[in-house]
Amino acid sequence: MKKPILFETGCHHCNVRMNSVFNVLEGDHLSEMSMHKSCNIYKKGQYVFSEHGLPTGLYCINSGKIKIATTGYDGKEQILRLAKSGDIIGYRALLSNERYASSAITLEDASICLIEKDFFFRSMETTPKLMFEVVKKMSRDLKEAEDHIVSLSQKNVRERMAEALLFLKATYGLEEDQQTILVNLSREEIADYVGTSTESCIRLLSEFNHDKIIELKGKKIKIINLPLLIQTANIED
Amino acid sequence: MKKPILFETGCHHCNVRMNSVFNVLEGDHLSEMSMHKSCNIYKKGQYVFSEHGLPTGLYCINSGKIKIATTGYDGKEQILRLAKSGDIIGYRALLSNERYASSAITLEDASICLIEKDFFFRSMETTPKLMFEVVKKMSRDLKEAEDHIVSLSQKNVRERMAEALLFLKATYGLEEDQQTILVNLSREEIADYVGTSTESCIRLLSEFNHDKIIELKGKKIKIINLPLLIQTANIED
DNA sequence: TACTAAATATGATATTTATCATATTTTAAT
DNA sequence: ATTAAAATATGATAAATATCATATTTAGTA
Repeated sequence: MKKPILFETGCHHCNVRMNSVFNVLEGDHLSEMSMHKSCNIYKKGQYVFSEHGLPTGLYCINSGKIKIATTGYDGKEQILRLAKSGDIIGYRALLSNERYASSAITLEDASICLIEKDFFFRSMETTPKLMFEVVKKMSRDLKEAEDHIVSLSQKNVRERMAEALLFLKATYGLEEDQQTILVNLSREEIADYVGTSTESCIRLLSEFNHDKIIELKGKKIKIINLPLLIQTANIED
Repeated sequence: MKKPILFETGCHHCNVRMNSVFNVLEGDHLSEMSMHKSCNIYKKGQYVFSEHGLPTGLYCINSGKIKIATTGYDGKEQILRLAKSGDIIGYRALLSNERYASSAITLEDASICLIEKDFFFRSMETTPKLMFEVVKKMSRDLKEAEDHIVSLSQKNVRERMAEALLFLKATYGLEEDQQTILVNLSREEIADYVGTSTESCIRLLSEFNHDKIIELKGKKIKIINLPLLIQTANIED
């Protein structure tokens, strides 16, 4: 059932580049970049980088889903962001010259490039467009974080849980055949994103199931009443 | 009792520049900048920019305290950030070429410069150092937002309230004579930052008062047992 | 396949927090 | 200075959520 992992050799031929901040790079610059990056394969559950570690470069996801999480109080994990193919990760610590404040852990087998720190900084300096791309990415992440703050402050757990399912669908999409949410997060991990207890998370999913909003097939979640889910999430506009 | 407002004319003589992202600019560039900025005086409670509006430039605070807030569900205000002298505000929407997602409202009389959009973008392109400064500022704000997410997800209201008082102290400092927290936020506004109801906010401050952690002098808050406040906030390291 | 550990599920209960009600104090305007 | 409005304070109660306990199911492994 495992998907084949593509080994990327040159940035010219990279099939995710145009979906990444590097879409603005051209010709020679790309050849040069190929010399300053390495590509690695990660097994499901592996750390790409760890909290408190020092960044050595910028990670760019070729394939695979990643969670960005930090250790909160009493060691409880907090999922801050989810990343996918084309996303750069670990850029915040790199840009502000700090240690990582969070860890990146693969949710499935993944292939991720590491672009050398020095080369990346030089590229940004010589190619303002690249820097603007990075800035735009950071802007989106900041906006998302602020939306999350409003949600955590003002919505109840039921609403946030519905919102989280919509977020997962928007981020990773649906499985082609089953139409289930295309990410293998445990109930605990969903709880760690929503900001609730594992039991409450399980209970609410069970309630959504009874209410015919979703259908639980094993650990897979299928959205069967999207309008009702949107209504449950209490989303406006 | 009002503080005198300084009218800044030239960026050369700006007394907050070295505390701002513009500390990296020099000579001619500064003279040019003086031609592309305007300085405005705002009364307490005035909007600097509003949610859904289009950015026309970058705001840089000369003096005065500002809250950055967004309208949440059922119109409830959410305070996302607090800004002070030297801080740039409204940069996120400007950089990502979007409408403002939040409003900036003065908490006291303020003096704020507006740097023309085009000039600012040109400056960032010609002076990568300036762009790096902006990136670093955004990094800090993103980090702060993520810390806030962890706090909202994992701490109870009592802990968050203690944390908020420490945050206010760290951000704006203490009144010289009274040693009270140097910002005039109403209980409702504190609640809008902490993510709780106004009543719970009032009740907790009252409890802290009884517990001799703080002292309430009218609407002023004096921290009288800092170690206990830190302990109440449940802060590590 | 059988077995063990982990994950999911659900009930009972305790705790936290919001909401409603109302009193008191402070602030601002006339 | 007086008055009205707003902000703060506090009690009572309801609602939301966490925690603890214990099944049941699922997944991984010998």
